[in-house]
Amino acid sequence: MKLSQRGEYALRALLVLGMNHGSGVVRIRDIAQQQNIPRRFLEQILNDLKSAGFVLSKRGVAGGYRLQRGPNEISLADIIRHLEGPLAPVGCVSVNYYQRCSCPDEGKCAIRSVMQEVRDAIVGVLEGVSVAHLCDRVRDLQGPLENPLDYII
Amino acid sequence: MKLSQRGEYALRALLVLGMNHGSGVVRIRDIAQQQNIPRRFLEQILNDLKSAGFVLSKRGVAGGYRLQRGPNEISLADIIRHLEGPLAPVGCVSVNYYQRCSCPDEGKCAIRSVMQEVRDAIVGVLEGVSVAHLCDRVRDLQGPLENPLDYII
DNA sequence: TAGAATCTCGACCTATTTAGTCAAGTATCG
DNA sequence: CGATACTTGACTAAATAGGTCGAGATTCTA
Repeated sequence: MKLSQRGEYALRALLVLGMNHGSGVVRIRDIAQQQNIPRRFLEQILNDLKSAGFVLSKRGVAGGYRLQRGPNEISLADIIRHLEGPLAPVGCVSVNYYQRCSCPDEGKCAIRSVMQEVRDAIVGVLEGVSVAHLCDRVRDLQGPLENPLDYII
Repeated sequence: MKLSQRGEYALRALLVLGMNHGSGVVRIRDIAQQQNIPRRFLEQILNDLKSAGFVLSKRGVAGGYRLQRGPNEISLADIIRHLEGPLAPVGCVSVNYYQRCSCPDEGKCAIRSVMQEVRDAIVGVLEGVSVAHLCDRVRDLQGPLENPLDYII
């Protein structure tokens, strides 16, 4: 699992939305400025997150984005799977994006058995962390601040 | 960490060499045929593994490749790091290929702290498995065979 | 010692992915 | 109405992936 720039931006944006959950929508522009993400690129990313059902948008003057589900219902595994595809290092051990490989017998493939362990290790971490957990970590690391937009993400 | 085709070929080739360790060299052609790897591509890969110090070669009629060090001295982490670069999902948590990211304070970055855990999980598995371990797994999975080249890898 | 077998080295190629940019359109608020 | 924001789809440049190829250098063996 390698996190692309796009993926990192998406996580940061979702984390901002998580920190602001319950207080209306946040504008693309604000996220982009605060997180130093190219605005046009972020538009594209948020749009993608919207069609995937992670966020909702509101158009017009007081428009912006917010999380569609509660922050505790969105795991990093879900997000990254949507953005980057398989979490597994090879397709033949991926549960959600399985792809047969060329070896004659998967059950007897030693490399596969190791990659299986790697996959389980990765998934074990990422399934266990939700956006809400991330928000908790932010507050733990930085202490409670007045304005949610002031948090460094 | 995503394993490319090239990386998978390299692992398979090294595993073949591991299974044949102690009994001279193995020709590129044999590995390529047996593992169904494009020969020219495998040449390139083995050459790379040679300059990285994983294998030795012998030229001429009875030429071929063998492992440079003992199979128990080569960890998958070493191999994959050489082939694919960082094991970590993002540069800012990589020990061997560290790269600063754009966030203002790494110590307070929640995403980074999760990615750190992911990295540790991946490295934990891959540091613990050597080529010798892989060979053991092959034998465990397939039972002992006469000819090392008959093992399915 | 010629010739066949084998590795060696670097250049080359094509398709896909990554990281963006941009213009024109649509909805919403005051 | 008009300003503000999201929406949609097309477009682009650079890097990476997955190979291929030709010509050269070694080594064995007859």
